[in-house]
Amino acid sequence: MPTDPIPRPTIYDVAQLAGVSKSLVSLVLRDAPHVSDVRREAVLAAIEELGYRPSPAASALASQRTRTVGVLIDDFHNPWFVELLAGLRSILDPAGYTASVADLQLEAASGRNPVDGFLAQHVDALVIAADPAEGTLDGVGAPIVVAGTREFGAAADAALVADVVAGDDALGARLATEHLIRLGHRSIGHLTGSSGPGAQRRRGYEEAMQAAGLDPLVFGERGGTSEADGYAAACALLDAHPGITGVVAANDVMAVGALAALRERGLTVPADVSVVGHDDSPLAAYRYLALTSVDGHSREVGAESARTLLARFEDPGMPPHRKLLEPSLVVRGSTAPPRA
Amino acid sequence: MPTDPIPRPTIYDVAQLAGVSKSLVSLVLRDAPHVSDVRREAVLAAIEELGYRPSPAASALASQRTRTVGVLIDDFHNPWFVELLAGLRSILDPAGYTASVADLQLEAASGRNPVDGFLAQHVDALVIAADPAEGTLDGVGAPIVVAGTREFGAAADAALVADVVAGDDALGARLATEHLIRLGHRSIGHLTGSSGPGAQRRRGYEEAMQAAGLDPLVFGERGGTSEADGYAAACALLDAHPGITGVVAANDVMAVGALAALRERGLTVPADVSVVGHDDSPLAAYRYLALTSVDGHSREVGAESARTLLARFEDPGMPPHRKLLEPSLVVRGSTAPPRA
DNA sequence: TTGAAAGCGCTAACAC
DNA sequence: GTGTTAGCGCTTTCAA
Repeated sequence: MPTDPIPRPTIYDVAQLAGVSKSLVSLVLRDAPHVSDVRREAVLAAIEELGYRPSPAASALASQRTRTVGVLIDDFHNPWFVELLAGLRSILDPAGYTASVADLQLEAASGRNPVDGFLAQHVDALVIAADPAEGTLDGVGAPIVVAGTREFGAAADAALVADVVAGDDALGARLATEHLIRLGHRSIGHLTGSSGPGAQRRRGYEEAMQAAGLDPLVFGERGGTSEADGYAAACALLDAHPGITGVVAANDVMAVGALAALRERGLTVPADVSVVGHDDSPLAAYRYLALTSVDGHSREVGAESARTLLARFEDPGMPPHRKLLEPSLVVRGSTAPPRA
Repeated sequence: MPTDPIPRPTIYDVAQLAGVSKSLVSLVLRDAPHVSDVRREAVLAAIEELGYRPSPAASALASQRTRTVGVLIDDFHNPWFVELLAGLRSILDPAGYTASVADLQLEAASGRNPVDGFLAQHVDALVIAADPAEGTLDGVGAPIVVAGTREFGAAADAALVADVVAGDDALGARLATEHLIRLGHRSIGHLTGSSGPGAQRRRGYEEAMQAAGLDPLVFGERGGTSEADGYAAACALLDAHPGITGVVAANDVMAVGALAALRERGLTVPADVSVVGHDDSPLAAYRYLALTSVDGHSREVGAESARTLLARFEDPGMPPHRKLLEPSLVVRGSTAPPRA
């Protein structure tokens, strides 16, 4: 027969030991301003002595808020989210908020709507770092911040009231493309995929090419953004334009897919062809790959998203906040001037 | 001035609309056995009509359990956890449990003990898929299942009562090593790192080598298990034993680090040297890397962990459950017979 | 600055 | 089978 667990001390036990009322303990916990130092000390000591932990359930029930924010990630396989999350938490934690993280792919696989899941959890706000299905964000009663460049159905987009914090993906792709142009490349292809950031990155690439008087060559428009998609798009690009000397990929994994396509054709990186990725993921930093990549500063995107949320909690009527962070290019070994 | 949100319907509203009592609604929600179909239908209809969502906070408070299990992951950068999580959720979701996921690295960075965090959340159980700091698991009042091979302080280990579900890491490394031996390799090095699985994998490698009458060559014992660590260990190995023709790495990222070290020395994979990874991560499947790797079936580890937990909820007195799943080898392009 | 008291929405005996 | 009745542990007016 299993021993019954010792019941956890409640706020009531703390109050009794400290010789004060429940309400006073509650005030100390939320470190309210008007509490005398003597009483505060006494309460803190009692909490310590009892090993008291407040019950989030009771607190949520009484206060009607969970102090939890739902974070919707696109795909746990793409480690882009790790920095985003670190940034979010660096602000949320000290403010007493908890991040509840879900992965869109995983949720979709289990056949449920992740936003609904968060709503069922009664989160106080949502951070969306994924392209959600059309309409899923309508009528959410909680503040929403969209982190990263995202694509919504046109209708939803108009109706959606949300704050937006993102890296400037178009600018990032422009930086990547201009880097190749500056190195002397003229024949540069782009590997894209259908996603919110993908569309912006493609635009940046196209702008840079046009500004330099070069023809944009875009492949993979109908595909996804995985390594396999990058490989497929690169194959199509190379078959159509074998003379290419530069490739700008919509992200790092696609760039790795391109690497395989190039090697299969006997082309060397960067001697024959230069390759640029996007996201500056850990992948790009691996010595074996050494990808030049665009850093979108996702940690700062996360932190700024959290700050925006806290500001909106303070003032729900605040006008929509939109912020684009400036990306930077990280040059590694996958780019070089074209062969003379 | 912001509009006040419409108050969410409560169980009471549902009861009223359905013309039954609160308790009956509660019974329907937990689909209890003895409810007449008529009433059940009425309640379900009312729930639907009102768009009612039960309040987890109220439910947790009243029932004294959160129906949440805390999942401690080692490092979000290592996508090993994605499959583990998918497996866990495939069982937990239908049973009405929620997984709350934390990353040991991230928590450590914010200076807090993740297990404490889970305890503060009042989770009903813990799944540990990381090497927790010594002593952190002592005196946890909730069921624990350790997923994967883990290392605990010796003292804690003795006291710790937990169920264990893991891939057989030693066997996996043995499979990898035997694969190289069978291909004809005689001079095979191992790249290890300090971690729970690392120690087991090293053991498997050593056993296979000894069984074949070969000398084990282990490097990286004092290091970590990242790409950089794999690179460093491989450099040490190659400097000490330039004639090596096979490398067994403790995981896939370390194998990628080794790839860089080999290339720097002008060695080709697999023509000059064969490389085997471990975990069969997405990395291993990238065409550009095409790593032969050991699949530890982490999805099944997750599912079995969840099943174990549910069983223990049913019967807390159940004897400790220990299960090792048999790994399998996935052969790709990074291994081949040694040059004649 | 502190205490008393009324719930928050739900579960779980227990009675009918 | 179904309803009644206490709370679960905390927050939050409102008085004192």
